[in-house]
Amino acid sequence: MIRVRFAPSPTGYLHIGGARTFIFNWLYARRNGGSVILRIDDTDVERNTQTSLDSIYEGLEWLELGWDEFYRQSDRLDLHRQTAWAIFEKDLAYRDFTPASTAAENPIGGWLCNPGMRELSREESDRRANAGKPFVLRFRVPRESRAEVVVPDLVYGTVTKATSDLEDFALLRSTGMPTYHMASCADDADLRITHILRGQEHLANTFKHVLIFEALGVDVPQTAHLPLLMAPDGAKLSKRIHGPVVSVTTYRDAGFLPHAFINFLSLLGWSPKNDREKMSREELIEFFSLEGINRSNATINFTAEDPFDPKALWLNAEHLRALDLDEFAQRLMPYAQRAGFTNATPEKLRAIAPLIHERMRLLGDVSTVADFFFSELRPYDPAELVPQKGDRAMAARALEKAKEVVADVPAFDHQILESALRAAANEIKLKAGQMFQPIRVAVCGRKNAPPLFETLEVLGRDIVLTRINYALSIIS
RNA sequence: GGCGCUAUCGUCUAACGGUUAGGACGGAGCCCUCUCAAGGCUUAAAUAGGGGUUCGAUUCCCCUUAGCGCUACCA
Repeated sequence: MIRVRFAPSPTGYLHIGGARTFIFNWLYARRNGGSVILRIDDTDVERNTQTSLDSIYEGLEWLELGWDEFYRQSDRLDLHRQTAWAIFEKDLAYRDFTPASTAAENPIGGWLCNPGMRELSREESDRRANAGKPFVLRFRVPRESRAEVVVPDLVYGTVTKATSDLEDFALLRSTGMPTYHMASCADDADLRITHILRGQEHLANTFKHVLIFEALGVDVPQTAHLPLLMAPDGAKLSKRIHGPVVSVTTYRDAGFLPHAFINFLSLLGWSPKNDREKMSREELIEFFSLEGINRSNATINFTAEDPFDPKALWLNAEHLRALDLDEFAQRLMPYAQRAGFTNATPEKLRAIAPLIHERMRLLGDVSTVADFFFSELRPYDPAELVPQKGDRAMAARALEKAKEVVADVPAFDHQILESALRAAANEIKLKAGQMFQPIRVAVCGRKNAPPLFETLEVLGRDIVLTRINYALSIIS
């Protein structure tokens, strides 16, 4: 039985790198009939925040993927401590009484342990501990008995590190709190995690983890390290320096579909190797395999002005278009409300849906693509009304004629409107484009808009007439 | 500094020693067309550098360079 875990620490909002790690874990578990465990790694009490925890839930819930089990490390501190002391009892760890400040002053290069502490006799160690001297518990890296530690990584292959390059890392802090390494391994062992998929920044830590698992006498989980997500400036993606553009909620708020976002992220550092780009969640599960994960970091293309990778936008547009009109209209509602379209009803959105669903990359685009369906037109330059190779007089002529047609047409239907308006253009010797552009601008307030006749139909005769009259008033 | 990892178009990637180095996004152009989209077609654009191994290297090995990561009583 495969068991994977996603273990974020609540020290900042959920960013896209974390989301991708979660997605890969989820995909791997679903592909292989395993379980997904969400574990909050909150052993760093100094840096944990509730808002960060909320942000993680918020982001993960939006993805609509779910998980099977949930744990918090702060509920499991006793287990971590017991596990650490079990290692101590096996003499595979020792107390280091060196004050924290001096440890930090170690000269660069080759620090392995604090002199004297590793060799302290058990009696002396116990005596000092009983006397209340603070200490950290350090792992005793077996440099004498073995030359190297090897990690058989499922992505990076066999990686080895000489024990002489591994320092005696801490298991327990002087406060008694477990370190990340201790808590993580104790939990992975206790929760019977079989596969660890995580960011490549942990590859170097894995040597320490192998040592801990071996000291515990448990099977070492298989690891698969993921290439990192980088910012265009070459730096590792960071909430700190890149800001909200890397937050999952930024994507949600802009109007990404969760499965489009998942699709985009899944393509960063992984390939189905069959040239597929747009994939549904089910297809992703079907195609996902560790062999498709590559080893080099992936850069996300974003800028301060343009926070989204063009490919992400394209994928979102693809998924948007793949939605049936009913669902598309439903998904639009929250964004229409946020755009301030107070008169947006489900019915009206459903009527507009076919006119805009090929014209949007983000659900949030509804605010700019469909504004004229809901709001009064903002003042526009009368020059916009003038058609190609025409003048104001021509625009006025087109609008006068259109006004007649719109007022007289027997039914306000796009087909009827189209034939009537085309006939009218013919009648006053205008090309179709010259006839339609003034109308479009009069009705939409701009040159670029959805198909004219369907738009007129949705808007209705009264609004269309009002807007044509307004256009006539500013053109003459 | 030490150790580890990585290196194909601008970006994401494919090519398990033999391809005119493929696809996608984005760019450019054309077509379609009531505008904008969507769609169709065309096009520019890459194997970091140097050595090997081999009949033959994007692919295997070494060096250089570059980037990233780890080097905490953070995770």
